[in-house]
Amino acid sequence: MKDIRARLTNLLKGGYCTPRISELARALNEPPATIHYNIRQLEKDTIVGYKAVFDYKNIDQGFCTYVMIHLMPEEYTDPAKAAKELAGYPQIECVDVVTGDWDLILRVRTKDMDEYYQFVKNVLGKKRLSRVQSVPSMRQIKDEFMIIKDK
Amino acid sequence: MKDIRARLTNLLKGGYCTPRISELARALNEPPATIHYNIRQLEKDTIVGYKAVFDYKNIDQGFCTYVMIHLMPEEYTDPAKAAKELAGYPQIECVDVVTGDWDLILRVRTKDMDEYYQFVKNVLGKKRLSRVQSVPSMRQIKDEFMIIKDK
DNA sequence: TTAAATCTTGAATAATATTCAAATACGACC
DNA sequence: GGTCGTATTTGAATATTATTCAAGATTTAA
Repeated sequence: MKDIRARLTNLLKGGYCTPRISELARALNEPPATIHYNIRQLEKDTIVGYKAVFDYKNIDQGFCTYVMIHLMPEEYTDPAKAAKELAGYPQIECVDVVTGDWDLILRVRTKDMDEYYQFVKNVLGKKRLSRVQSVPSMRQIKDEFMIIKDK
Repeated sequence: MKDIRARLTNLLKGGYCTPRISELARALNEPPATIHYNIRQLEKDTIVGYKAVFDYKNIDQGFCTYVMIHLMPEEYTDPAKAAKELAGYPQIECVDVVTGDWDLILRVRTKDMDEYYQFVKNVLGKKRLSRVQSVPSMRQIKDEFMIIKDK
């Protein structure tokens, strides 16, 4: 047993997938070469990538938290800079720059609250943030445009 | 010109993609047959599907808004019910039930602010919500675990 | 109207997924 | 530890699919 599954899910989270050209060709009733050409064009500016969508409870990322962030005044002139730093962390699903009550909104996925605590301590705690408010999701109803079936 | 691109993006939003087995095999240094077997196992309970991730600006969904919702007191006993109703709308990417300052958090995608206004008026305006606060994303840095390259 | 750029397509080729059967590893039970 | 049933790994054969390319069609810009 080499535990290939865990290594696979890691890669599939952010890539290592590809469109099914022949199936698209069948669905749209166009030749595969045409589909191929058009997908390559889309990939230049419209398609960011291809990925697997998971039942995140099964891959130790079932705990989802919205994080509202207030930057320090000196960071505030370039919120995208702080945002890009955060974007590198694998626990972080989304990073948006907003305005109003907060400067950034994150969506973070961890295994459970304990792991989220470690994330706050080790990642957010070391950034120059003036205030952080965590709003854990008690229940996910829809995610990535896909309705979560409850069990 | 058959406008194949628009039809392609529609299909790729929720499927018509597949893992790249040989590339996974190379990355993990395992035989393709092993990767194939393990992916089939994952698909039974862990992998929900495969999809393309877009630069949503290019497919008329570039305007992303976080929506914080306060339910009416009489709805509050079953927030998941209201959440499920909302989940049906195609503009809504995520629906989470939370607690604290708000009852629900949505993530909504429209073409622009005008279309978002229509959404607020026609969808949210017709639900029994005691308060709604919209927080538009000024800039998306990371989405669906994928870093958006800026231009 | 014309020329350049973009798009479509069939057919050949290259690459990849899939299947399958044998070998191995693992888990549960005594 | 020993045994049996189940799950996993794997190489090799086969089936399917992606990719390339060049020619023709269509669109665009002036």
